[in-house]
Amino acid sequence: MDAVFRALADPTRRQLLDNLHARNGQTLNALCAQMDMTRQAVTKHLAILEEANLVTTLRKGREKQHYLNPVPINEIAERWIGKFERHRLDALSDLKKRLERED
Amino acid sequence: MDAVFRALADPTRRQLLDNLHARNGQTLNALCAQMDMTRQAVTKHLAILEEANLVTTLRKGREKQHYLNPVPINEIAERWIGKFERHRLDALSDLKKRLERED
DNA sequence: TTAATATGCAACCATTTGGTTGCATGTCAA
DNA sequence: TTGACATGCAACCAAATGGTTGCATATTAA
Repeated sequence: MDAVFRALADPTRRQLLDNLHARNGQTLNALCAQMDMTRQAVTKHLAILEEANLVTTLRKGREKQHYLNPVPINEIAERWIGKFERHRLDALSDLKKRLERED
Repeated sequence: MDAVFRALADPTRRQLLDNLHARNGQTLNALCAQMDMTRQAVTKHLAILEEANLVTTLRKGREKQHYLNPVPINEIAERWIGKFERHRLDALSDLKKRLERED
């Protein structure tokens, strides 16, 4: 899970996920065309996304297709974020009460 | 939003959020007691969490209380993660179809 | 008032990160 | 088969990151 959070931390990598979300299965070169940096830099970002299991690749001849894997993101949403979300209103009202008590 | 993602990327900072989730309003020293690093390091992490608006502080005499603010996490869950989650099954079945077509 | 406590600020350091350039390899098409 | 195209690998570099130590400041309590 750590790898997923770290992968999501970089705006370039989030943009790559956005690009794949817009059109799945894009080749490395296709993704590079939309990024203002060298192909090698994009390759590194994609490797990090792949390591975090956020992107799956499929070698097709001399091309490499990239597919978005939304499962880890979903897991984060459910396992980690959900736990804060659940108590959201409680925490807010608690904070409000504390602040008012202290004026 | 970038600040929130970057803040969440570090495991120490996620642990700090967990600690605050377990007991809200903890002082800096209380949080330090649970972290295996110097107070100054913890201070830096808390500053990053505060900058991302994930933690709100309240000066109380010579102490500083820290409160969890779950709103930004909730926004991420709704605005960014939701968009992938929504198409989760679609994307998976699409990937499956492509893979099968290519055997 | 003075000592202990709680926090703030700044310089410094090692490692990681995000990017580059240069070259190698593998595959398609003429 | 040969040239063009798509990707892989490695060395290198600047900047950001995560941590440290040392000292300063502010508040509480004896």
